Amino acid sequence: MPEDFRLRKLEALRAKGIEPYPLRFERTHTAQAALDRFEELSTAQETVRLAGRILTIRKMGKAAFAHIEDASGRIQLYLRLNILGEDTYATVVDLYDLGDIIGAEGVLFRTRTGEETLEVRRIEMLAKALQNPPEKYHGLRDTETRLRRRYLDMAANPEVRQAFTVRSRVVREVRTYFDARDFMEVETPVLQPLYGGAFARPFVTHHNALDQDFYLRIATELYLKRCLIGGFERVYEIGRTFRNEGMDRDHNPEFTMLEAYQAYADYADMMALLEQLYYEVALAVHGSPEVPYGDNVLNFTPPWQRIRLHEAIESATGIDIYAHPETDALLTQVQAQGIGVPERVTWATLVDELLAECVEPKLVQPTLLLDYPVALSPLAKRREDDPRLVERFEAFVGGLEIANAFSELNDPLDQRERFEEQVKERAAGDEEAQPLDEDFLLALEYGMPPTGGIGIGIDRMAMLFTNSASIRDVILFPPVRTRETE
RNA sequence: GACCCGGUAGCUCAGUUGGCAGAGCACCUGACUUUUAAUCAGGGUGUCCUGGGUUCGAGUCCCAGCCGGGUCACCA
Repeated sequence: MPEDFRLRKLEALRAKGIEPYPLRFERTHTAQAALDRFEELSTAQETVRLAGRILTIRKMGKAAFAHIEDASGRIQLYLRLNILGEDTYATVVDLYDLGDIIGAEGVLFRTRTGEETLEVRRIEMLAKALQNPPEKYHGLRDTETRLRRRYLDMAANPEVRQAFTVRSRVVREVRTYFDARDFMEVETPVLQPLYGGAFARPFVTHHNALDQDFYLRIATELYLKRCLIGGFERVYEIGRTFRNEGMDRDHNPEFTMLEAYQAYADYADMMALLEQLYYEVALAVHGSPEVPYGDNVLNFTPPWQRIRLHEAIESATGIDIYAHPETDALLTQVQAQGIGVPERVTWATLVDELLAECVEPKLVQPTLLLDYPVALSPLAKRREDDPRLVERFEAFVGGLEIANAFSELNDPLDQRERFEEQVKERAAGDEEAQPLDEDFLLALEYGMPPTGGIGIGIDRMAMLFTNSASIRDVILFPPVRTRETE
């Protein structure tokens, strides 16, 4: 419900013949531009037109001060009865409120206390606010309101706007980086007849005209690979991806992922690509490869630490996973260490458990974990020296998984076998196993060049460069449960 | 999904042993022509998250639920 006193003032404005929501107002400067050019503008007594939201107002009888804010910053206004005239001055003092959007014209001067200020000659209402803004000193703290009315969170908390500004610059730098390396940005379907490219449960929707269910993509992988089969050699996509899973500090059901594929490259090339990307983005948005994150300072200077997966597990737990190739033997080892056992026990899930429980939390500085078991990686190519392993790495920093890359499997017959393994896993109760994609296998049979591919989490990248503890801090409008009152 | 914490005025928050619902900001009235969270004098604001229960009496205690956050689990 609108505030009564604001509705009364709205009507009072109209009664005076003032339109509270006029069509336009032309400003000459932003607040920051006016401050930057203060000396020249004030000396020349040049007329300056500014606009913004009223943040504070201090009324002192026949004069008043206010601060307004626009996207560039804040500036003070000085309002005097004998300059504005009785009627206009009374309108401002009586009918303008905190939160209203106004336009003001005047000249710049410096107050007795030294603050650059606009002495207002003309002023007009541009948009009357009917709701009170958050408290001017404490801002908006309530986490629920901050999420449900994120616009208020942005309006009241400048650091929130700052985080999204940084995120935007991160994304721009990422594009610049890939464009400079002759990668072509493409757009592949969000609605897919079959999902794949990751382990996750999908969202399902329905297309009425085709009378067919579609999945919201959980990855862009299989379509980007089709682009390579079609003859493009370097493609990337920055796109929203959807996974029907829980939400926590580093997971949101819809998130932004970059996937890039490069023909005639392998996972070692992807390592260099990732390291250099982070290094250049850090320099561009932060001015340094050293980036504070939580209690740590992360250093993105290449090369990053590289550890083979089984060595990382062995050094963390003493367990040599390849000395225990049987599930039961490995399970015994895991239980002997007092480590939690996953719901579905297979050799692969045990390895993943060791990784998640004992290795990943310790990875603060950027680290690449190399050479995963084939069972965990149905789309990656086997190593020549050990067919139990694939050429795959995942990158970790600050406790976050930030990238996943491999030498892409391009053997159509091996790929079919891997899919068939997945089908067995699914039948055994793994809801996240990937479905067999005949259309993709057909495409592979036409020949895909040897390829390196990588997926990079953009939201987590934004978290790192904004020193955000939660992914929600870098997603503008995270989902919240709908309430009737909202 | 489990556990913990929280939900009181538009906002930020108090509320004692169960005894009239509170403060600051915002708002209203008045004073004030260089203020800075302006100041000074005066004024009231409400589905105490919802629904039950105990009680002479519930913001407070009990039960159930809703919403949010955190931790854990899940996310091979």
